[in-house]
Amino acid sequence: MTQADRDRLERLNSMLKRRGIILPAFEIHGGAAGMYDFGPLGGRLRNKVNQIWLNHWLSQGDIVEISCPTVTPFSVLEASGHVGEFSDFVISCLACEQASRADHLLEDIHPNPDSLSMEELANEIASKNPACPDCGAVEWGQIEAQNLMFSTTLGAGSSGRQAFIRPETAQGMFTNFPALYRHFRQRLPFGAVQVGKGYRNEISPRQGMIRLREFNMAELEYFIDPEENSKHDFSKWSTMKFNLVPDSSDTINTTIPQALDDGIIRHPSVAWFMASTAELLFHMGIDASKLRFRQHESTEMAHYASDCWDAEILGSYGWIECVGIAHRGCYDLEAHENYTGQRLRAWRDWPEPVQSKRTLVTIDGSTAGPAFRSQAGAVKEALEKMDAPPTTYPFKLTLSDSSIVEIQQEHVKIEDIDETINGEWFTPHVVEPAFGIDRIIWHLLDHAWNEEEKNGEQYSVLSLSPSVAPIDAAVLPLMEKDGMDELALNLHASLCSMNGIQSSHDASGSIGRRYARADEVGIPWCITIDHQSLDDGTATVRRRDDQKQIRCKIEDITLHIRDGKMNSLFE
RNA sequence: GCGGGUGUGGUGAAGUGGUAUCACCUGAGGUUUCCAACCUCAUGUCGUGGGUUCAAUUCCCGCCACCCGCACCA
Repeated sequence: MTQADRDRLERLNSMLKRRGIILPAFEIHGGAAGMYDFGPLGGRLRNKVNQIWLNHWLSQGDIVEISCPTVTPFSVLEASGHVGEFSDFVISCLACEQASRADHLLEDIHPNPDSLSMEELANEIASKNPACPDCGAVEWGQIEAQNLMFSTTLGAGSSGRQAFIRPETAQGMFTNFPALYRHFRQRLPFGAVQVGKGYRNEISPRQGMIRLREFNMAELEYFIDPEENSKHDFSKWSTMKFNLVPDSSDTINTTIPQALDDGIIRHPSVAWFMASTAELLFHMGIDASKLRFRQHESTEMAHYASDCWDAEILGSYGWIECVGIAHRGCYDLEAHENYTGQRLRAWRDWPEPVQSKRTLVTIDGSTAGPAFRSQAGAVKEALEKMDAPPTTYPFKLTLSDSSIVEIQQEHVKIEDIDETINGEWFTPHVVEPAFGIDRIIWHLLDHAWNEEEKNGEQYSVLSLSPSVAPIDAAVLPLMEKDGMDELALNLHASLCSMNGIQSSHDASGSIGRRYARADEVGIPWCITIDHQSLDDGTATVRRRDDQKQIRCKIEDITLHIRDGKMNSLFE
């Protein structure tokens, strides 16, 4: 970063703070690193970005929105792998209160203490009794997981259950898989999204809003059948070229369908989400020339992922990863299924049912039951495990507890079973686009903020897309007399009463100053009420981006603002 | 986490062992009336906690935050 860039960044941050867009959190208490407040303008900006994001995906028709708690029981995040990946286990010496890493205590005792679960560590410490490295005592308290996830307790005191505040929203989509599968009437593909906060206790939050301890995320999990060719319509993007940075070569400039055909993007659903993500980012106001997609190296990719592309946006801090689009395979559903024993699968009908014949060897309960009594269950198990049906009777059968019993023919039932199998249960694969909302908001602001020179003075304009601008229009009475102010206040009130529209009323200072104030926070339209407005119900509209003015009927202005079609007035 | 730098009204700065000055911004009144005009008045500051001192915004120490390296990190 050059000194000029640094200075610009400083001026931008000071504007964001001064105008109530983004401010350091809890500042009157000295602040808290890695946390920001969205102020009176920023709060609305964030909400509009979230809404656009939601509408974009929900409009697909096969994607639904859910919302899950941020406080998440320990087991959920242990199943997902976060406890192992994100945590260290800490245990305190009851004698000297010094906290130690539990796995470090077992270093000389256990070959690989790093791999142990929390319970295993507790058991190992209880049985091996390592001494406290500080005071030598052997009295250990409760083991606790600690580190990048914020730890908390569900319930009070010692009966409380350990939990974390979620490090990502994704797990809620996985734990809700059965409800989602049912909602979509058991038919893939489908997706679920969640917009909300995520928390990571970063060692060192840096770079403004780029690395936060509490952050806004928006994640989509799209569940697909790995054996069915995903059909996606790429026609919208057949000519639009993107900068792609594949794992094995230099940046290429090509279309997404082409990269898919060339095998650079490895899965059609990943490609489709890349294209759709780009469209969404452009709609919000990201500069198209400052977007690229970078493929994860196979070494940096999480072990379960088969392809992962980051959408990176160029801003004051360089290329920053703002969206990750990962093909996660069946990892997550399988992990929760293995941990809980609940079925997290979808059913696939085969094109043709399969007939299968098999021979079932089991006990005849009516004879074997009385004969073997309490051993009957074990006999059944052993019989069913036999490689081939018995041919001679009686014969000796070894049970799982090594005891040997003699089996008569009357104890055995042999059945030939004809089965028709119509399909199978399988674990769906998932493609996950995960958005860092704060990082996107930062880049929207960074790209939109332009410093210009105007009549020898520094002049700054925030050219936010009207789709995200916190304030839709400013109403400016040229003078506060002769009824102009009243007319302006009425217009202001009627604009604010429209769904989703916010206006600002500003009557102080010269008109030029008021335009400047509006430009600085990105208000796209200024409506000026003057003498003529009183006579014929018209007003002037000034367009932020080229300062062009037109005059038209006030009713037309409000209707066009409501419909987001103001530009058409200028044509 | 380590090393370096920085914290003075909303913003940007000046300054001091004896409670702080300036510009812009903001607000009120006047004037003007379509791109930061002008006049008068007003609000508002030494990041935080401790120490030294008769007295600390100033000196010392801790903490917090921000910036820059390094390290760590989906």
